[in-house]
Amino acid sequence: MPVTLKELADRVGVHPSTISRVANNDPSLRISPATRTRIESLLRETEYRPNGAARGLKLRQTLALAVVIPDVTNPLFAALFRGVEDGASPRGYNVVLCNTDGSPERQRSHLSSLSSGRVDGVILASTFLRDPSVRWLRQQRIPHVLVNRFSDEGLDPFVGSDDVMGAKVATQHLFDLGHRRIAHLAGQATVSTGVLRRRGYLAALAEAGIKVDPDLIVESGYVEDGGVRATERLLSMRDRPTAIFAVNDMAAAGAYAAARRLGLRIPQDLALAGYNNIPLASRLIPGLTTVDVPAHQFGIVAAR
Amino acid sequence: MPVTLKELADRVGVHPSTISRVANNDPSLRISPATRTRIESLLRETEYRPNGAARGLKLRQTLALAVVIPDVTNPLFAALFRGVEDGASPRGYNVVLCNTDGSPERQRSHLSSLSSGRVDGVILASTFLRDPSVRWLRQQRIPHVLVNRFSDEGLDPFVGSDDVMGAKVATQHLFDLGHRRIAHLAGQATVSTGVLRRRGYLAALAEAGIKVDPDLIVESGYVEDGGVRATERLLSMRDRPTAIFAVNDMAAAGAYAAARRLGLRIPQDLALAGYNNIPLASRLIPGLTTVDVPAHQFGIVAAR
DNA sequence: TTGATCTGGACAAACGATTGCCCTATGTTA
DNA sequence: TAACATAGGGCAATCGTTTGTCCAGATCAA
Repeated sequence: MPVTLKELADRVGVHPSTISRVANNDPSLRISPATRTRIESLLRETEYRPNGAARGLKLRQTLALAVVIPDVTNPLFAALFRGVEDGASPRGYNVVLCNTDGSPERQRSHLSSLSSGRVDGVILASTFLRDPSVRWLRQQRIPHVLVNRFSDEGLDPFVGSDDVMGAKVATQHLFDLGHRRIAHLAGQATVSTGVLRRRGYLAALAEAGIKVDPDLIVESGYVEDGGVRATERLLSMRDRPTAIFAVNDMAAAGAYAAARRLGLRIPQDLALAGYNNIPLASRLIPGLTTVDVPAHQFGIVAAR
Repeated sequence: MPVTLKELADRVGVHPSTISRVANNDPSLRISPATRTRIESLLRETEYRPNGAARGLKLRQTLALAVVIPDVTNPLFAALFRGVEDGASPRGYNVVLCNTDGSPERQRSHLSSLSSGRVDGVILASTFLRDPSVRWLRQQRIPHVLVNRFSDEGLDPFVGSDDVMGAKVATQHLFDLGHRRIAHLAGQATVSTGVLRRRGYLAALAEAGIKVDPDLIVESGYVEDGGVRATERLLSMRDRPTAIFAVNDMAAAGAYAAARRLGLRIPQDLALAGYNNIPLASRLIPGLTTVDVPAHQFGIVAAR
């Protein structure tokens, strides 16, 4: 059990408040050098740390942040978390991590368990376009930042990048490589990145004068399995695409695995473009083009 | 700002303690059904949540756990974290995540910021064989569980698997494929998994009657970059190995990237075996053999 | 009518740290 | 020597919950 102010005070023979002022370097404290030294050495010797709960109760701040994401298993979010931690740790903050698996209920339940002053703020990267949770955060006046994905009203602080532009550039790149039948593994229509990247894909096709084939747009979601299934569907078409732009690298990895199982060579037989530039994927998938998202920076920025 | 017991009490016209007892379903409370109903509906209406700091102060428990790992960016640890969260969340616990990047100082600093009752327990997966931090946890009487890696004295609760056996099986597998020059990308000698997996590798060689070539054992550490560099060294040898057993899948991924850059085909020209069975790696590296580590289960178990 | 018992809650003391205000003893100045 | 200042800390309220104890009024039995 950790040592308390009172115990230290008894040992030095002063009042607890005096110890507290010394520990916090209160400039309004006038104290004899002798006493100060005694207290300071005792503080060091006992490795005194103020009790977090008591401190939080009095000061109304917990020195904790929460990061809410779909899944740390996705390296994009892992990198994002690292960014937040790197921004928060030096300031003495701890970071609580919550995974929602894309489920609004899990998101809701995590947030409600975080309310009641368990954290000083929330960094949310799992939002949907229309998201009651975000409204709730606003109502509860819980400081929050949206990252990567944003939510409808656009009233909340947001850090992210230009998804339309990124998707457009990636698709154009495939076009420049000579591809004309370019498919899209799409994200859900309920998520901003899904909508915007699809929009970028369509914009690139339009600019290139390619007519959109609706069959070439298949919803894969953001996970490997979805990428595998969507790609299997695409590759079983009579007139299969020669290139695929995936909404993110996880889906692209799924596409890679599915294509290889069919004996296709990447990128000769099927070119792939992804999104996020996650390390493993870009190292392991030959010729994968990917749009870099500085998730780590997002995290640092979001933590302020 | 959240609602407090006192405010609710004023609105119902009872004492705060009564509200508290109703909220906590205190069986020792005798109360008229009418009052109880009024309080309950008010609790629901206001979405009352007891203040975490105050509750923690009084009850001496924070409903928070910490997970300390080298790096979430490594999918093994991401999976481990998910396991912990899945075990802890249903019990109302939040989970703080700390990355150490393999640095004892960062580990130390994280732990000390966690002391002072910020968490009820620590799950530690970044230990070294001789680790002062572990002793410190013991002295501070902070409940803790070691995961995946253990620490010297063996006095601490530990959940993990048989690293010697796993490494031996993986190496034997390469042998059974016909390989005789099998290299090892080794972990640090300061980490239990590094030592044990190397031991398993040596045991397999001994059993197969292969003389150990010290040059074939190169320390790569547990990250991609290390795997790349170590493999480059191995492949530049006059008598290069035909197979590599890597201490984990990240190093194996590095080996894969390095080998491909040199134009080698995997697994024809160079066979790879890894450890941990992380999803992206096993999907993306053709023919990668890997030892499955049920990190998710570890996490659930560690959270009790 | 007098205890005794029961109902339905009220009271207040923690938990540990923070902080505005107050107090006492010793100089200092006029 | 009286008035004042300064040095060096002490006091106590407060943050929001929890819980062991206490209490006033109503009911009941004798």
